[in-house]
Amino acid sequence: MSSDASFLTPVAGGRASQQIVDQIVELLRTGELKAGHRLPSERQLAEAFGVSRVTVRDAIRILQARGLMEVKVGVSGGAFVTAPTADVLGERLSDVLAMSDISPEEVAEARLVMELGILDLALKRATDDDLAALGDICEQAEQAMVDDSYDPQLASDFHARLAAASQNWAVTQVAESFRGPLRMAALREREPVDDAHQRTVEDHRVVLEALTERDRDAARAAMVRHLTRGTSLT
Amino acid sequence: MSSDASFLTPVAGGRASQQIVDQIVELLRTGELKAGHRLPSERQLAEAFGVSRVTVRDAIRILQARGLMEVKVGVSGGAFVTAPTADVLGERLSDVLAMSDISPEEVAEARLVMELGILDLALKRATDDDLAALGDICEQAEQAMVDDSYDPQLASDFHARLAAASQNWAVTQVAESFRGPLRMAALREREPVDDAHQRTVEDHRVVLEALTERDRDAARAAMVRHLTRGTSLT
DNA sequence: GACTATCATAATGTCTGACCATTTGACCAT
DNA sequence: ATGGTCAAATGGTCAGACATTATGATAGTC
Repeated sequence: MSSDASFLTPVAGGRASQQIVDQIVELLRTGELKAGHRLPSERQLAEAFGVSRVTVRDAIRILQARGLMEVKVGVSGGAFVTAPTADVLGERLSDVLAMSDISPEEVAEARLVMELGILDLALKRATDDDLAALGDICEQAEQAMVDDSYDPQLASDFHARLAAASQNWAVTQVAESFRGPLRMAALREREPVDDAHQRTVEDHRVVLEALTERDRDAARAAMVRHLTRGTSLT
Repeated sequence: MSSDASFLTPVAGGRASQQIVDQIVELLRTGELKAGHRLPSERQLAEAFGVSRVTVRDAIRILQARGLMEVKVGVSGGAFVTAPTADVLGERLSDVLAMSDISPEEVAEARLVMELGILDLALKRATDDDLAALGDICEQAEQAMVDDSYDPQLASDFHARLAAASQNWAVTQVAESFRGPLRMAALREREPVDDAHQRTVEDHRVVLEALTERDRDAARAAMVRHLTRGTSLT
């Protein structure tokens, strides 16, 4: 680090809290700690690691920020292992996008890239179950439209289910992580679209039909049309 | 906070440290705090917020984990604002992938999706400068091969420059964030490829040529061939 | 007996004040 | 000039205490 003393102590002493984080992450990676497990109390950990409670708390804070832990207070509380979800990815993505003067159009386009990729995979792999589930969602949405009880969540569900049809969880998680930042970006150009929901429902149905017939060009075209509504995406 | 402050913030927030995080993030979002700025010292912040130093430290720890702050010790040290980069995204992505039994194939495929999307955008938008820069990188790599001084970094550079040619920073950042997790996934199936570098260099050249001629099909085919080397990606 | 209110308990959350470690720059001696 | 020493500012850590919260047991009441 300083000169060339790489022969000894590559440095065993960064921050103590960071070392604790590394140790715990290692336990998570090897599977010795799994989601749902509960860590010992802060005081016990402090004694076990030979540090003070503050140091342990620092470490737990970091793990919490990484989405690897969840802390509950009260008796039978403590630090619980949680499997990191796409949510934290979305939050970090939001940070990067929000602090970087990236335009909403760029974000929308990035999402379009992912959705088209998902569509390609889904065209190859969607099972009958996938198609049936997507059909259910479309039907629910259509029914809700006539009931005037439409919930935008249904639109999210459609895309989430479509991502699942790609049979690739990595892709699904990444796509999922776009939802938060996009919602936020959408809030900034609040277009008072009247029948946006109606068109969304129709678009989804068109995409699904093209997907069912394995018509790649039609499906892609429909998805592009669908996702370029409302934003000035050329 | 404790004595008379029941008229304000009835029970407003959960943790005090989280409220501080929120306040600072708000300053970052509005641009009142920008990269490079330095926060007051922990002691000053503690006094300003009316909390203890430990609480301030908790907050800074969280901001640090989110990639929004960088902490240096010593006089003229402190918490410095940093623009979050794709690096933290990649780290969180690594977490999600590592703790979730996602196969390397899935990650590779997810990356393929991004790269193909980038390619599509680059086909539409790559400028002469972009093509020239990519040409430079290819040439450097080719030269390095005969010198036997090839640096794998050149491969990363190629893809990074290609992403930049998409003229979309959001896409670029996301693609960038895949590099770390992928390198890690690649380590696990260490194939002792002899001429892998040689083929990489050749592949890049083919992609670039197809891109230059705006030959979408050829470019995509070359990219698929290039990225499906070594992994059992059907 | 069933339901409600209260209290004990155990855990995290926070505070206080101190000391340690590291870095920077100024000051001083050679 | 060069090098060493030292003081100041800052984050890192420590120790002990009190505050807050949620759970469960217990006592009291209908």
